[in-house]
Amino acid sequence: MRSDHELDAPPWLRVESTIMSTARQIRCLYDQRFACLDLNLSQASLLAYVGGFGAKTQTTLADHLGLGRAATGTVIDQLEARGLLARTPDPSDRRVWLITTTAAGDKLVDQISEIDAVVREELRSGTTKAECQQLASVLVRIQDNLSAATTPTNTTSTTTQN
Amino acid sequence: MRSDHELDAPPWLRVESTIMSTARQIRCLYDQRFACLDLNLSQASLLAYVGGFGAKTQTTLADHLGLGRAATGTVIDQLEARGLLARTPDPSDRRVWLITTTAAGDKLVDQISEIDAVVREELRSGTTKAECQQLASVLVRIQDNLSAATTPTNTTSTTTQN
DNA sequence: CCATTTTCGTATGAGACTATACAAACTGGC
DNA sequence: GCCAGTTTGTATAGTCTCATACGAAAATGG
Repeated sequence: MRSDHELDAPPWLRVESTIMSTARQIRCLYDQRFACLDLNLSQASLLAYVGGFGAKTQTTLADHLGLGRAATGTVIDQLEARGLLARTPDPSDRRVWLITTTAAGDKLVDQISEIDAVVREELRSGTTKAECQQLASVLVRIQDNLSAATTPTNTTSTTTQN
Repeated sequence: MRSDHELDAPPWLRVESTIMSTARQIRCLYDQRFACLDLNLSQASLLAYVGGFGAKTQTTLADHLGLGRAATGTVIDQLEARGLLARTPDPSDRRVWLITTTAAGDKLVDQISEIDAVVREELRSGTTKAECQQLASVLVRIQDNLSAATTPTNTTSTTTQN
């Protein structure tokens, strides 16, 4: 099926294109599963992150989610408009909003966690825990190479490029 | 700094988000390296594919590149406008264009291959061949799970046929 | 205390891709 | 030949994200 063409694909982007098409499919699957909550993956991730880690500034959230500050702002806008998140002014820094979940948001966080657990379970069927860990470790090494190879386009934040 | 935050990230999308952020970085790096040819990754992939496999229809290309037909068409538009590809009418089907590389396109294909070889070399530094193969094999297994888990919203054409 | 620099959040424009709808063309049955 | 059904490429609108630029506020350094 779809996953075949990466293998019969040209030498060019073989393993790399496998990673990328896998990522696309993962995003697609999560979007599909979160659709019943009327959320996409970015929204769900952000909501879950805030639910789990509490009040954070938008810039902090952007860094941890691998999103730009602007994109993070619009995601928060959407979730705030639906009453799932709230912006509270930071008493110590008047530029900053502290993002927290509302009661309605907390309920969704639970559902997100459930869905995520199910999806992860499905994806790992047929792979051992050791394989998963090894996968992650090799990926991280590749990421290090990527960071070293990527000219620092600049993302002006401490966590370098995303 | 760098890509640590996927590991200290919440349980939610741990390995999965590592895959996705890796994919994002890969795309970013390739885009950067192909920028000197004034190509992005999609354009380079398509050009290289046509250069290696010769005349193909747009739908065939779309399937093999994991792009929609519409997006494929616009990429071809761009490359055609720069004289790197040519559209030739298919004598046996008047709806269809056969896509071929021009002389100028062939030159670029060589450069793309070189760049790709360099990038792949860089990414794999520090990883053994066995690790790469295992990485790919686990990813493919995950992709199979993904295909099974994704409700067949429809993913471009009859997926099974090559 | 004041000037400069940095950081935060937002607005805007752009790019890449998807989904959908469409006309033209092919296919097959009658 | 004629008519439904399918396929090809294109046009359109919409989504998601980034890069850039900006004002406001804070930090820094005299």
